[in-house]
Parts: sequence; structure tokens; C-alpha cells
Amino acid sequence: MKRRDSSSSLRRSSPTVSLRSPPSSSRPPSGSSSGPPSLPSGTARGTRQRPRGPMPAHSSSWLCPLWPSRHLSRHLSRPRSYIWCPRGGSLPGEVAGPLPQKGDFSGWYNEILWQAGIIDNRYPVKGLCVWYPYGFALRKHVYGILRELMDRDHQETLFPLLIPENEFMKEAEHIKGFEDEVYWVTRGGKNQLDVPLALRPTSETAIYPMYALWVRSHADLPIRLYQIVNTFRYETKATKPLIRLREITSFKEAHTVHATWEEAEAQAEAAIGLYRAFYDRLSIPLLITRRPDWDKFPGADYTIAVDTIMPDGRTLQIGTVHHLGDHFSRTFGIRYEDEKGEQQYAFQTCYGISERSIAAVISVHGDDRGLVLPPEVAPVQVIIVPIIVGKRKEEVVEAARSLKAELVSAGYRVEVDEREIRPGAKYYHWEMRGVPIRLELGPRDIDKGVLTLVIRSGDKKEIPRKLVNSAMKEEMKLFTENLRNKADSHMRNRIKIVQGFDEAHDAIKNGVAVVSWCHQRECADILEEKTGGSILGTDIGGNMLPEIPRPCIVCGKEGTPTLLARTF
RNA sequence: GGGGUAGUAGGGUAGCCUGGUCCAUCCUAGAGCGUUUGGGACGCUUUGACGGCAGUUCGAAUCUGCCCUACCCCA
Repeated sequence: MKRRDSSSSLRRSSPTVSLRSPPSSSRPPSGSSSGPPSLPSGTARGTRQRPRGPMPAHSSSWLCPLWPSRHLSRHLSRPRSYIWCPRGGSLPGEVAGPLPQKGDFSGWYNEILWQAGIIDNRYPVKGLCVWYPYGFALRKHVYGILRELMDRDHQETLFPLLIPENEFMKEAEHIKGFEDEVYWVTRGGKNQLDVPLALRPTSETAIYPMYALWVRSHADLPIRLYQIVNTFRYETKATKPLIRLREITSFKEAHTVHATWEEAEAQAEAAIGLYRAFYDRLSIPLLITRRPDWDKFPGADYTIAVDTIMPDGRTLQIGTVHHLGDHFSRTFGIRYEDEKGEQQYAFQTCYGISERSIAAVISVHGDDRGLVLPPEVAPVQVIIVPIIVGKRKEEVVEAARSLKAELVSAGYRVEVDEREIRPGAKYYHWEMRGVPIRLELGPRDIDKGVLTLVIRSGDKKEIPRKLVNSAMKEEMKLFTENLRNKADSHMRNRIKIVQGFDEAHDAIKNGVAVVSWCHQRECADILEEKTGGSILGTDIGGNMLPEIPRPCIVCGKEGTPTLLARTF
């Protein structure tokens, strides 16, 4: 069975996994006397051991990532607003091991998440990750866009993490889809629970019993709610940070209720519109397809998914929209009284986006030097690097700070890097973190009344100090446009319209093959086997694809444009 | 689901086949001192590791078993 997205909700089948808390007697003694600096070496290793990956180098800043470096606090009193990254000044990785080339996507991806301070995947439970402050700031801005879009006609809510077994087991298809990957809470303290509690793998079964209570009349409809929560899935395959996780930390799931099937369909369309808008803001091009029947959400009438193409040519599902029909409303008893006074079952949709959206931002835009972030979501949009030489230090620092103040009041996220390291080291540091614009300010610039401006894409120029505000606005707009154009053309180049199996097989080595397919399962199986790819679905995005010939690539009957790819 | 490779300091390696008690080295980081500063500064002193559990043994990083974890390939 194919696995598509750990994030936005699909299925799985079989036994259940019990979560067992360790007997209290086996709990390691808490490192009572050990001071803060001993955490990484002492506590962590001694008791729980942390086998994976690189470790941030200096322990005190790992503990207190927001603390200014010692040198700085000693020489220059600096405001604490600095977005400080774990491991302080220079990263071990930046010097010891350069970032792998993006051509080695797997190596590049694993390394950049750590080096750019996004997440640390060395938490001692497989498949769980920790967000670094910088990564969390990126998440905050990305999800800020998502919230803004959702809030236009949805309301945000919060439902519990735990779902009682009896509710979870109500919808047959749904259970079959998830039961193999559900974590179960079976004990409270020393007592066995009467009713085992599932950690939500997705929240249909948490939300719909409440919807059954809330929905009374047609006047209550439509309901459009969403929540941003963590969800848990016991993935059995290899996990991958932000992409295939056992704890999805950032699942935005929307659940709507409507009077008719058609209204629900219109809502699904609207949801796709929202996701288009969301990814457009992130400059990420999309493929939009209707998933084949055997690959839809368990319990849905149909599923529409949005994917993007990763640098290695594989596709990543970064959002799904499901029309649930009345399957769940029948099992959970979500009924309303219509205008004629008759009880009717409601129709529902749900749709989700996860931190895969952030994986996409990182992967689609990043380059050999590190992250490249769209200005709208960059935690730091402008980094000011004071060029401090000898005697004019105070003057330069003051100039940098007042420049920052000016830009901050204009609404930009700006930092001054006052660390006592060489300017070049700072440039590399902030390039790795994807800061769109760097302003260098030294004695020579002050004398000339200019700033040296460097775009993350590489261009360098001088701008008059007085025009800095308008220049920022202009440069960021240009930068965003360039990002979008580059990503778009990159994607277009990876989509190939093909006629035969061999051609398809070749095309999916680097991207997506467009074939014509007749919707028959048998033909799909043959197609997938002969080409080594998976069917994403039938194209409904359209904007990327020209017309293609009609006969099915397998049987020759009438077909429709269908996307075939290697998937994550 | 199947197979492969590998876990030694924060990161990268050596040592393992042939067990021997100081686990070596490179980079980074922490503590300390000094010199530096327009594209990754440097010198000296110092701190820090054999994934876990069990077994074999006088003795285990090394041999055996189980577990955990990571990466790669194939359904």
C-alpha cells in the first residue's frame, strides 16, 4: 500500500501499539547537583543517552539559546531582542563540515535543518523533533499566513489530544486506515484505564461527537472550524524530519459541516483556493490532483491533494482536501432540521496542512549556501553587519543601531550582528539562515553616506543611506518575484508529457511524467509497475500542464491527464 | 514489507579480524590568558567519548545474543 503523507491524513491498517510508561522505579535519578552546563554531557548522555546526529557545540548556549555570547555582554551592552541561535556564534558545521551540495538532496536536507537552526532531530524518541528558536520563528511566520487566510471565514478552536476508543472505533473505513499507527494510552498511573485513549492521529473522531451535539438546525450551518495541533502516528518506515514524523507538531486541520453535498463540494473548492493562496505567498508552485479512489482519505468521497516537486525530482504532498460526504455524519449522528422540519444528515469536509509546508519552503528555495527564505516569512529580514575597525567602533555600532531602529519602526524584522567575530563569519552565518537582505555599515560607508546592500541571491550594491526604507521595500519585492519565477520555471522543467512506458520511466527520474490514463485500477497497477512511479492523481491544477493526447497509456481507451512520479 | 551498511567527545575518523587495563587523532565548542578585526583570525593551557542491556572472559570499544537508533537500496 502506498504511503503518501504522514501529515495531512491518510490511512493504514492492522494491530495497535501500546504506549507504556516505564515503571516509576526504573526512572533515572534526576541529576540533582549537576549545574546547567552539564546537561548535554552529563544528564542527557548518562541517563537517557542520545545516539543521533550532531550535537550543538557549546553546552551553555544550547541550554540558554537566547543568551548573548559572553564576549558581547562584556564589551557592548546589547539589547536582548537579538534572535539568537543555538550554538551561538559560529556553527561547528559551518567550519568543520560544509553543507553538502544541494545535488545530494538527502544529505543537504538532513544537514541544513541543523546548521540553519531549524530543528534538532536528536530527541531521544525516534521520529520526534525539537524546534530551535529560529526554526520556530520561521514556523510562526509561515503559520501566521495560514491563520490569516483561514481566519477570513473559519474560526480557530482547540479539541483534546485524547480520543476514547469507542469513539475512535465508530467509523469502519477510518479505523482501517489508521489503526496500525495509533498510539494508545492504556494506563493512568498504576491503574489500567477502562477505556483506552488514542492519541489523535487526526481529529475527526474527536471533533465529530461534539459536532453531533452542536448541530441542531439548518441555521447552525455551515460550521467552519480549524485547529493547529500536534498529532501522533506510529510510523513504521524510516522517519524524516518535518516530512515523516511520529509526532506531527503543526497540523492545521479544518473541519466543516454543510447542509448539502454540493455546498460541501463548494467548500472543498474554496479550500483548494486557500491552499493555492497560501503556497503562492510562500512562492511554492503546486501540482493539484484528484487522488485515485484507492488512495483517498479513509472515509472520504474524494480527496484532492496539492504536491510540489522536491530538488531530487520526487514529489511531496503538502496539503489535502477531503470531501467526506455524509459518511461521518451518519456514524456520529450529525443531523440538522431542515426548513420543512425534517431531520437530515449533514455533509462534511476536512482539509489539512502540516509542517511539510516548511520542508517545502526549505527544499524548494534553498541553495548550496543554505536557506533562502521568502522575506514574508524570514525570521530576520534584514541583518545589519557593522564593520568595526579600531577606533570608530562606537560610532559604527551607534549608526548600526539607529539604522535598525529606523527599519524596525518601518515594520521590518531587523537584527544587528554585534558579535566579536570577523564580518565574513557573520555573512556565512546569516546566509545559512536565509536572511534575504544584508546591510553592511562601516566607517567608509558612514563617510560616504551610503550602505552596502547584499541580496541573498548574491547581488551587491551601494544604496544611499537616506533611501534605505524604499530600497528595502523594492528589493524584497524583487527578491520575492525572483524566487517565485525561479521555482516556477524549475518545476515546469521537471514536468514532462510522455507517450510510452520507457519515456515515463525516464521522466520520473527527474520529476513528474504526465500520461493519459483511463482511471482503471488494473491499468494503474501496470503503469506503476512498468515505470517505477506512483500515480499522484488526475490533474486538476491545469496551470502547469498543456493538453495531451487522449488514449490511456496502458489500454488505449479514453483517458485523462494523470501525474506520475516518485513520491516522498 | 524486504535487504544492506553503520553507531567511539558537539562533528569527522583510527583502533575491532588477532580481547590486555593510559581509547589515539583532526575540526568545532566550553573554561582561562594574550594578540587580532572591510569576506570564515591566531597562539598557549585545559575540559570532554567507546548507543543500550545481557552473556563469554582473570580482563571487552574489540567476541556472542537481543534491543534501540541512523543512513542507503528494493517492494
